[in-house]
Amino acid sequence: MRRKVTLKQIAKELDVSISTVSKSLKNSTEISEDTRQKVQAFAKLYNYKPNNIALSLKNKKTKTICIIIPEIIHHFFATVISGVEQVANERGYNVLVCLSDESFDKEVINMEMLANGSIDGFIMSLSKETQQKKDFHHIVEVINQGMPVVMFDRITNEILCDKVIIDDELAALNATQYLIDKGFKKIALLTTVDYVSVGKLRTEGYIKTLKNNDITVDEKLIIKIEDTENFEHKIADLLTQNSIDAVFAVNELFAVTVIKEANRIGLKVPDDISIIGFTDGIISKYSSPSITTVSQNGIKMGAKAAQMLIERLETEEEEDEKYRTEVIETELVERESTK
Amino acid sequence: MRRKVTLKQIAKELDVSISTVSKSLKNSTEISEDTRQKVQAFAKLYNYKPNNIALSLKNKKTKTICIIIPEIIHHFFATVISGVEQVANERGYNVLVCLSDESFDKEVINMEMLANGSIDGFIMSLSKETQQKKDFHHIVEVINQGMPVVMFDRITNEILCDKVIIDDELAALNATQYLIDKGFKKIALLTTVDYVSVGKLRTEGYIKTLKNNDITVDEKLIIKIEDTENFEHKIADLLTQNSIDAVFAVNELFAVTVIKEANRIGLKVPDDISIIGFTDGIISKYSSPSITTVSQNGIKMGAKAAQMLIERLETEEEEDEKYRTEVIETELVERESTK
DNA sequence: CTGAAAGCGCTTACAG
DNA sequence: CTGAAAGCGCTTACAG
Repeated sequence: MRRKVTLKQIAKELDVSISTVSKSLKNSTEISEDTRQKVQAFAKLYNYKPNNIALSLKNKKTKTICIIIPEIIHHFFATVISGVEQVANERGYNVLVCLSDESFDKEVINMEMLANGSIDGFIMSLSKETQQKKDFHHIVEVINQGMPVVMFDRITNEILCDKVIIDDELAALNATQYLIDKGFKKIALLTTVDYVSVGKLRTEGYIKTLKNNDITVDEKLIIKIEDTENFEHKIADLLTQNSIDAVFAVNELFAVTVIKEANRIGLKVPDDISIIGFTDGIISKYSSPSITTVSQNGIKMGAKAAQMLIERLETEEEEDEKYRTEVIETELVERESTK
Repeated sequence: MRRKVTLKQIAKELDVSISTVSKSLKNSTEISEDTRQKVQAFAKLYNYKPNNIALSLKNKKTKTICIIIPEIIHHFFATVISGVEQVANERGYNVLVCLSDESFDKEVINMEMLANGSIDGFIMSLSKETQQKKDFHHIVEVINQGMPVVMFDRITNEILCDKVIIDDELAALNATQYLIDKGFKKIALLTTVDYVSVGKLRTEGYIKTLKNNDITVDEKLIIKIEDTENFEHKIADLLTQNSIDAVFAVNELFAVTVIKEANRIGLKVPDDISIIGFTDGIISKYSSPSITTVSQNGIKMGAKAAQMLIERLETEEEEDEKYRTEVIETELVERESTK
């Protein structure tokens, strides 16, 4: 077992100073060709690599960014990580992944722990609990310390920082309009409880569209789901007690569950009922029938967020630079669950 | 914007030495009650938190572990990350996630970059390309430097280190036997190319089981798939040209594709054909029909791997301690795709 | 051309 | 009880 070699050891071995070794390895012209060669050869032989931690301490930057997400099991978030990784690696950054598990406390602990020099900046999507409490002090604090934060997807307007979102309302509007254009009148909505920012916006898009088309909004057709609960029966009730034409679901889990429940009670998708989901994940793609859905390009969102963060890290800190909110385009991916 | 406060600043402000501040904050009895109080109050007021990087440099440990996986989009790997996070966080470690994208070069770069002090140890699953090349020098090197590595799932016997696996052959054997016990005779296998270690083992389990039951192995019923290719037509051919009773697929993507292709050519699952998959992911769960599958508990694998790594990091480095290979139990989850 | 010194932010053995 | 010094591994302005 050969431990890592340091400048000090090389210096000792070669009987020169640490400074000389350091400069030689950087190929500084300050040092004689001869010495440089000697040092470099030796360093190569011993496979010298500078200690990153020492560099971080010296440079006051770690070349590491952290992404905090509520859940990794949600395919969308996994997708975002992938996008972040891509551009981070390209630009020489490492990515630390933290899961808040939808918990406010875990989110706070993670941020406080890492804000002490471990990383250069955050990319984050709020946990549900944080959205519910509306307590963002931990984020404000980090930003006040001069550490940049980029929020994506589940954001809040109460924090000033860079953001990457989709236009949730517009996307919902387009999806709903699509169903209306197909001639459907009784369109149900499966959505989250209102404190989830993106769920609320999608709900608003749905309602607006009905109104735009002079369709009365029927509260019985709007089901708000806490996704910790068992919601199968709610969907079954919805399907049996109303003669619904179509369902718009704000995530793919809800959408696929509609298919399952419809199958169970003998309704055929899309013959008897059409379904549109949200998030173009693997469930939507591989379900039978596959699900028409609003694509929410996680890779693109992650890549954009990383790019914004790194740019902020690498430009001179001119405070005058305004925060930006980037809106990523969505599109409706037509598949088998609508007709 | 309030920058982070350091010991030095507190010392200056309070007109004491840095040592005194440091000791006071650690509540050392070496320091007078009075001074301690004063320093602690001041530190609290200014929200002092020690700089992690400085601590890392001093302690020669970063309290960060890195997990290198081939892909995050595979639900199984996302699941493993989740397991690693859980135990790592419990024990005060952060988790750096690196994606090799199935590329040998990316795997090497990631490891070399991080082995220089940035992290304390690795948890990894080999990229396909690495398995194909059988070049493990980067891993050997890291281990020789005294940095512990725990491999999981896609491992190699050429490296001596701690490992977490499932018994792929046994799991495949059980799945195949299950189909035979149902009375099926013509059982096809959808598997990966042989250089993928787990795929090969599962193939072996299948073949052994047929032989155990005196069923002739028909090479036409064994389809080896490079998963970069379009394999739908291969499956369609398999289904149309042979009157198959059942299919055993070594991952859930292959399994769900069988359902789709079967549907397309008018075969009903499970009435006309039964299917067993591998990896208990969301596709298997939400597919219609849902897929009977070999569960491969990613959370447990991740948790175990993290636990082994941290134990090795925290026990005195007695080299005599032997490397262990932990085998995680699998089970067959019966669902709708078999009958 | 080479090296001693200071510094990044911390800890701790040692001296007073 | 307090503080100066050395050290973790590096860089760089400065002196010689």
